[in-house]
Amino acid sequence: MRKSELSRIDRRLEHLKTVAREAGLKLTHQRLEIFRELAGTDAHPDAETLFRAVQQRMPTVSLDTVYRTLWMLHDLGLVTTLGPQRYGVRFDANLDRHHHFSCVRCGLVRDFESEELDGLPVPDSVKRLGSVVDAHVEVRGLCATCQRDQGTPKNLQPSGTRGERT
Amino acid sequence: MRKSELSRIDRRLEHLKTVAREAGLKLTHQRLEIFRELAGTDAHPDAETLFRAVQQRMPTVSLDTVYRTLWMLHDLGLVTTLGPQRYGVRFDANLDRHHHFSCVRCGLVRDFESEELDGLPVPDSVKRLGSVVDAHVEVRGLCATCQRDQGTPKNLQPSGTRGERT
DNA sequence: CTGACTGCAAACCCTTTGCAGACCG
DNA sequence: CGGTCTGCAAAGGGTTTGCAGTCAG
Repeated sequence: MRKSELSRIDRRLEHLKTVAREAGLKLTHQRLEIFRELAGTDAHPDAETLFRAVQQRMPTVSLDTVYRTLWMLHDLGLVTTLGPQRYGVRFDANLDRHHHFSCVRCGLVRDFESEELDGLPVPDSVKRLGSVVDAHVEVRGLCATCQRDQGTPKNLQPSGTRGERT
Repeated sequence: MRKSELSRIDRRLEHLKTVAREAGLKLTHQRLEIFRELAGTDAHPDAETLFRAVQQRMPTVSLDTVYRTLWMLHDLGLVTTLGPQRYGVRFDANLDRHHHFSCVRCGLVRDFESEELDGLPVPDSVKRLGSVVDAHVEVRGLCATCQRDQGTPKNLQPSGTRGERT
């Protein structure tokens, strides 16, 4: 791991400590280790992968704690998820070039077209990772319905609220 | 549903028939209904949502058939999935602006940065859907490792191959 | 010290699979 | 008609939850 990586992790850890303190949450060893592990990779692990990594240094952690910590970090805004989260794979029969809007609160997804966004320039650094099949834009935001519902406290919504169906 | 929608669905159905015939697959009522339903929406339903919709017109379908049909369509290249598929939610502690490369075969995901791709112009049509939190590029492709492994027939890989961990 | 947090184990839910009967081509 | 496909039911695997003991603040 390079030096710049290290400082990046430290910076994120500081951020965690600040935010956690403000929210009155305890910084247990488990939480710190889980966050340190996640902050140190760009492989976007799932819960189980992260669990196995943390387990190396902390053989007593449990998978449940990893789940709980991840969603806690998510509620604090320190962590995001990839794709329209939760509730399995979602399918798309639209083979035309298009882009996606998805609501971070309820999981709604809608297509949109934009000539301006077609044919995005893919950097050479990416081409070194592999061959490119397609490139599209993912816009995340709050859909109109969820904007209206924002009376609900934004942290610690009932957990069922994470990722409804469309 | 508008007229243009209808013809779009018909066009996709024709495509399905052609491809299925070439592959020697049978076009059962269930498969046609499932595909028709999926081709007629841009809500990107998951399997269960699709199941409930098809069930209205065809009360005897089973959820298993929906799953099997979706993956079949996927193998035929008639359907794509959203996000780095399968195996639950994946997490990201990188709050800096960045973009994603993800391998359609093994599910590997890597971050990349690109000033050129930051600050993408979000069309007004999207702003009407809701408020925008962020916009980034998703590049899909084959990672270097999977490119090497392409000796394996690309259709009907062992189903475990759909979406490994990183 | 005390309430928040963890580990354990059981519950839950979504997804896949084996099998016998149904149906497309 | 034959092989594929479907529906059923059960298994499988990931995620969540209730509870009693533990630990950070």
